Amino acid sequence: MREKILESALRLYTSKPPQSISMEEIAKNAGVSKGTIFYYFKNKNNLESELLSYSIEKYFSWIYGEPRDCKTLEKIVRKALKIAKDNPRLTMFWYYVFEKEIFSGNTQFARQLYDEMLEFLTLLLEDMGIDKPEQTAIILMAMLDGISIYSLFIPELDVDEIGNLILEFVKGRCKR
Amino acid sequence: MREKILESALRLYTSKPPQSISMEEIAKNAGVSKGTIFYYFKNKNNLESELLSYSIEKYFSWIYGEPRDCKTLEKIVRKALKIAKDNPRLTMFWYYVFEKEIFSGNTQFARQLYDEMLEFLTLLLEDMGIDKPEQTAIILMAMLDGISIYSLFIPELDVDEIGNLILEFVKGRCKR
Amino acid sequence: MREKILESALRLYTSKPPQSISMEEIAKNAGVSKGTIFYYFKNKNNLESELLSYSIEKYFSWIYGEPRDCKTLEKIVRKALKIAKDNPRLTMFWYYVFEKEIFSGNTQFARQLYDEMLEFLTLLLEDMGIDKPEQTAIILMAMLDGISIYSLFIPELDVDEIGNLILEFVKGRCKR
Amino acid sequence: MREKILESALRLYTSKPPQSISMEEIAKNAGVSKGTIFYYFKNKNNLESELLSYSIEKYFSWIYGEPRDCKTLEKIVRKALKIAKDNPRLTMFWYYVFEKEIFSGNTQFARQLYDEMLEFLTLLLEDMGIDKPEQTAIILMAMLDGISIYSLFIPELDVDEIGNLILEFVKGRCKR
DNA sequence: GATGAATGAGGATTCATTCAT
DNA sequence: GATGAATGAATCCTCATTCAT
Repeated sequence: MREKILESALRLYTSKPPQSISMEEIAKNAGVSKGTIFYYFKNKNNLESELLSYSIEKYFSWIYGEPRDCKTLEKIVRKALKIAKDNPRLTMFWYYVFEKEIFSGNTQFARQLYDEMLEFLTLLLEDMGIDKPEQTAIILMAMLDGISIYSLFIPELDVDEIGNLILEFVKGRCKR
Repeated sequence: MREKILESALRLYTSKPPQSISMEEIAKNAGVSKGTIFYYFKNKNNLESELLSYSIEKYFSWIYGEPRDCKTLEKIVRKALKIAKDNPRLTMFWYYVFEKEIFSGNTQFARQLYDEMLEFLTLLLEDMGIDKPEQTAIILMAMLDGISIYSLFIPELDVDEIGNLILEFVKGRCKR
Repeated sequence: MREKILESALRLYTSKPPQSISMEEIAKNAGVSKGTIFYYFKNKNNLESELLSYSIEKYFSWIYGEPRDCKTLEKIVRKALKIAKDNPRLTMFWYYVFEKEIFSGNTQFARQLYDEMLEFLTLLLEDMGIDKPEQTAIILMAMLDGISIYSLFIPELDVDEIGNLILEFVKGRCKR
Repeated sequence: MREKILESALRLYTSKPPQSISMEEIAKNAGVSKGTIFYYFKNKNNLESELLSYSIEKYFSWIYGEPRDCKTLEKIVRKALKIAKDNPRLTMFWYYVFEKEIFSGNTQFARQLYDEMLEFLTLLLEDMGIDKPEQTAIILMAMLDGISIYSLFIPELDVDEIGNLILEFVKGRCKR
């Protein structure tokens, strides 16, 4: 049931502005009563946080099973940009929850997701022989996040070309 | 009076989560009545948008007067990171308004600010002899925006070091 | 609960000027919370419309069960005038809602009530052998509505006498 | 200036729902400031009442100069129905002000207009040899007012035909 | 006479959340 | 486990009116 609610909520949150979604609507959409939502999720904030984890997992968990090589790096960059391009509403939802959490002082949440990804990328870049792997990883992630945001309001953004430059940047930091 | 309201609202918005600020509070803070706020600003959304423009102007308008050279580039990067680091609430406010506008379908707003900055940076990079100046400018901006967001939840982020890497990246794209 | 709200709202609306009644007051009067009112009625307009139907039903639904003869006609005329005389606040409420709906372009509402009554009266007058029954019915209704309004500001209006003349008018249109 | 305001307000009030008109709009429409409106009219209510008198005068004052005969009666009936038909917004405005005044307990206003017209019609009907001239006049006025209201939501109403019946009714009350 | 900036009371509406069933 | 009726705090916004200039 929990999963059913999450799945239907995800569909809802990737179809319209998150601020405009009420518990009423989530319940109706999931085909259950409002009470049931509150039975499974402490409150709206909790539901949205759980939904963020759920959706991040859904779209990015594959990464952690990949080998730590150049191919994977490329895959990550391409995929991240593709998701942003193809699924703006999803990107919006992610930023919506992040913002809410961070602005209200709860940084742990974002922190954890950031740390996980940073650790993986740092190791990957290290294995690739990149100089200052952690700093490079941070910048890489920042670039991807920044571009994801831009793609929300610049429809003509050529993410393939941008992807190339980003990869060039990383590879250019290879120690000889 | 308009300015007085904006100035006091800016103080308010850089002191607490934007979602928690009511028109009531803005009025009280400015020492005027609610009606006065609505006399100068059509509605809350309008006030917040105007406040965004006002604050962006305040912090970034100096850029457009600078010469288009390497020094300016460095100044921009340093300053942008410094603002984010020193003034997280301001950064939050900016993202709050952007998000609101973009998510509700009004992309023109973000678009205009983006275009202005992009144009300036592209010319600057061009003058510096950078390859693919526009694409590079986009990535540069994305990096700065991404890092600004990260600094909101990673207090130990060393923005000076990151600034160095970013500058290296740009300069590394110099055509020989 | 819906009924309870309507019943208490009707009492309120027949006790003071409709323009002066707030949702707050309606809720307090019904002994429920404001939220409950909005749970059962989409908005204030909807509540007032429903209340109009509810009260019209309450006072006039008996008509449609009556035989279509001269006696009924007399009963209708007498009753309509008596309601206006005895219950000016109710009459006011009716005109208040009608006006609101019509002025805002929603004529369907008034139209339906008008059509129902017109159909019944037309058939009744037809059965009574009245010439031009539909037109006569329209005029009859107009007279009753007009007099109802007058009784709001002419307390000394002798509605019995007026009723006599109205009935004379109708009967005078009998085909020989 | 007073006249200028009234004239422009009348244009406004006959172009949109009266409830939707603010002092701001009236002022803008008249090309003066809000303060000026309040200089010439004590408050909004006063402005609307004065506007009612002004417009009634404009459309009906001719009556009192007419001879008291059958021709005039016909002219009055035809004209009253024609105004309602051609100028629904004006009719709406009249009922809007009447309603406001009466509902808030101020019946004198409506009363005076009613009395003036009643006196004239009573004398006219008397001169025509009509039985119970005052009662007949009241009913005649009620009919015209009722039909005026109906014409607001029944566009296909044939006011000419109705006018004929109304005149028949009055003339039928001639003492032989 | 004329202005328009400033007021602030007042009202509708939303919606997360609770809880008896 | 599941429901949905009931709550009430929170908030935006409107607009007639005032008054210093």
